[in-house]
Amino acid sequence: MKSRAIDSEDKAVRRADILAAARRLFLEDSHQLPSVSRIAAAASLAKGTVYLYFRTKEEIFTALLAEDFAGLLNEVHQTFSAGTQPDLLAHFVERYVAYLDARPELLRLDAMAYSVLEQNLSDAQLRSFKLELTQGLVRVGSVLDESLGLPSGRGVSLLMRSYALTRGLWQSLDFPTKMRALLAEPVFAPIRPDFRAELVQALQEYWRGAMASAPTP
Amino acid sequence: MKSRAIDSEDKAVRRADILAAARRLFLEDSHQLPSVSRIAAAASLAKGTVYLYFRTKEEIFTALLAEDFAGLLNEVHQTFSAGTQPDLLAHFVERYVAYLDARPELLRLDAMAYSVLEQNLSDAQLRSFKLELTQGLVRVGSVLDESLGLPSGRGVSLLMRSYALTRGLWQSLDFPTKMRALLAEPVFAPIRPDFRAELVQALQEYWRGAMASAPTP
Amino acid sequence: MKSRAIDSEDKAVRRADILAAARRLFLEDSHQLPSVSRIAAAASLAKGTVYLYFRTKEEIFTALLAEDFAGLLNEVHQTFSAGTQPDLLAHFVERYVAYLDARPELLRLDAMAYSVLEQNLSDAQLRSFKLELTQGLVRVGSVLDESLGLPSGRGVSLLMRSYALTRGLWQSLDFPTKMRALLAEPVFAPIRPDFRAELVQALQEYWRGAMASAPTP
Amino acid sequence: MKSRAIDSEDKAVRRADILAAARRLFLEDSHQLPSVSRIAAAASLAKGTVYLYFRTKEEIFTALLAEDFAGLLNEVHQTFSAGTQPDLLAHFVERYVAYLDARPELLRLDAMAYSVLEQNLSDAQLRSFKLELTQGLVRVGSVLDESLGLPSGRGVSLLMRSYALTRGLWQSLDFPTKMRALLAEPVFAPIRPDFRAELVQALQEYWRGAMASAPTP
DNA sequence: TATGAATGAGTTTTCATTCAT
DNA sequence: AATGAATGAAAACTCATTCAT
Repeated sequence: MKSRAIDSEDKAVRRADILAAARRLFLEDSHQLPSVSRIAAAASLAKGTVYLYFRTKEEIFTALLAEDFAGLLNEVHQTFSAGTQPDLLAHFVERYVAYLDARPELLRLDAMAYSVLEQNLSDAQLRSFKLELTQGLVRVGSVLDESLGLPSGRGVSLLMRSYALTRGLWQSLDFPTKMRALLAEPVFAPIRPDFRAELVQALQEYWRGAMASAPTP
Repeated sequence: MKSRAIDSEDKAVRRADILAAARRLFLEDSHQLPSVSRIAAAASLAKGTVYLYFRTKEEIFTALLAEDFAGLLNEVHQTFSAGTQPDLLAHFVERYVAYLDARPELLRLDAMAYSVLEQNLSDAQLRSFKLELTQGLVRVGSVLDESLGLPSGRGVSLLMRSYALTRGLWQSLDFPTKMRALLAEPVFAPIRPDFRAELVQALQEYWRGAMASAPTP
Repeated sequence: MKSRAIDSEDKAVRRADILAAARRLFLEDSHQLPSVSRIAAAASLAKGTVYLYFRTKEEIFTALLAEDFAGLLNEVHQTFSAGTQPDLLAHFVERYVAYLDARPELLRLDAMAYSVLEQNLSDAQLRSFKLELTQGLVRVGSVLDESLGLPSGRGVSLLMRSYALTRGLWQSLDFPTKMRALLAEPVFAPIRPDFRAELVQALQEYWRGAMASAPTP
Repeated sequence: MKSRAIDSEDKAVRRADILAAARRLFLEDSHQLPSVSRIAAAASLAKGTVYLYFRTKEEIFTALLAEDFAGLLNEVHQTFSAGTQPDLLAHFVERYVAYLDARPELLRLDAMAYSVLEQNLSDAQLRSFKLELTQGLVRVGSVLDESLGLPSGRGVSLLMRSYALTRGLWQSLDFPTKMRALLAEPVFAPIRPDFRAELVQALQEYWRGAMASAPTP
């Protein structure tokens, strides 16, 4: 039995332990969310204890996703608030992609979100998750607006579209190990460019087009 | 007992019936693939009969997805082979979006593909699915190449990126009914623009940037 | 479609074809009775056709078993009716074991008989199978009685007990392939003597004891 | 909900409850292993609970068989270690047969072992089962060796052959209820002597022959 | 006779969640 | 707070058998 987490700091630590365990297990096999049982074991806790910190399994993974999204927004925020640079856009793409590389579970979790995460969350939890996301997005969006001299709200739009492109490409290009071998045949070459390179190019194309257009009303 | 499908035409009809039933049920609740039991009932067949036409549940949904993708590629193909038009791009976007509207299950199924479809398919089935997709993509890609005077292979790339943008936006903007009410609060306005309008704009931006750039090597 | 079996000879041939196919498949994997589907395919017939010759799957395997038993009894019959020999008993054991070797499916089918075969036979079928067996046994038993100068009925008893010993030893000593490797460890040596050698010795011991005893009333 | 089995003693009790329920149901219909569902109900437990104590259905029946075998070996052990008696052999047969009578499921389970039990056990489970059996056999075998002054290893052999005879006879002579009526006709008399009496005689004959023979090398 | 399409009963196992201790 | 024993819903798939053609 783990020592009791009495004060709220200890509790936060325990909560973080559980999240870390879940993240670790998910990275080991991203085909499915690990079972609560395994998460508990990986965190050296009993199953019941996990439920003291999270009401449902889905809450765990929503929390993970929220963390990762917050981090991603934070990267973007820092990029654009770091003062004007000559090649701000290139800089943005670079940090953005680097962050995604460092958090390989982000896009995988996100890919499961539709079919899994929203199944078993209370309205309150869902709202809270979406609220945090929206607020972060709006905050960083307005940083973009300022930094790039865009009309209000344009930054949010650019961010959402950039992320959409990212997620969409990732889902096209990230293959489970088992499929890698299968798609090694030359005939499949057209559908398996490298994700990272592809993302960089696609983002550049998108932003070029977006910045060229008259600001959307 | 349904009348027997003896010749191959009848069989094709029966197969299509099953697919139609599966499509219908999936549209009713897109959070999970309907059980084979329910599909059989919806098609007025016995469970075992479904397994005469599809080896696994996943094969059913892969077939559905393949159909939808083929149709989408076909739309694009027709758009670009219909002779030069002054506003070819706008025309493309219009038909493309119209097709997606007519096939609301396409993007939902696609969103489940990563976590579900690839779980229980044989290598051969997977390969066959991907092969059909790739070949269609390459075929239509080259139509684009010709029609727009692009370097070889560029069309495939444009298609993949356009679809990535589509899928990514959809996953951001299509909310399950239950969530609609929740996100009606003004505070969520920034993350819930209309999918269709958003897609049109994003595609326009992307294509403007893509066509402006020097052809990628 | 196979040509029609009209006269009763053709039918007998077809019936034998089915039995041969079943036997072949069972020998390939003796863990379970092959499905009717596979038997039909192996006999180049449609599933329904098999049911024109056998009412149930179990009837097929009962027929197989009946054939093998009849053959075994025939061997014994010939052994003991071949005139007195100095070492009649040794001769019997030799031919008996040789027959079992030549019909490896006999003891395997027999081992499944309790749990499988009797599940789904009509009373009439069951009776017919047992009757044929009993009559053969009584017939050969009386040959033994005569040949060895035993009291009436003793031959049947000796045969049943000999076969019991055979079947019991076989079930102890015939291991599925998968188990072979497992039991290769020296610690298991005591439970895996060679079946054939073991059978020969055990039969010799049994018969020595049986012939020594005062005839059982 | 049953009261919780917290300490290991309670758990052993619960495990035993499950085994008892399985045994009871199997005796009611020995043609097939009862489903886990029925076992759980018979033990007044939820299905899932059964799986806390046994990993697979087959493990349940293997445990039952192991128990019964261990008990049988124990009987034999006690018989032969109880000091020299004038009619040691008769005494052995009596206790041996009495034990089998008291455990009617033993031989029935054993008859299913070939076709069923080994289907779904891990190698480790299989090995463990066989190991326990072998060790028990060797242990009791050496008691026989000592008690009867036999060459080392001869006891194991006698035990295996005796059990083979037992199992083989039982499979010939134990008829499912349904078949009893069928075989009541006089014509079947030769194949339906009483199992118990037959076993006693056959064992006596076998042992007489075995003890008469020069010790097998 | 031969075919093979259609039927549908039947069962194991997992795992999120609860709650007695 | 922590534990982990107990719960029970849920679903894919096989295959013997039937019967329309």
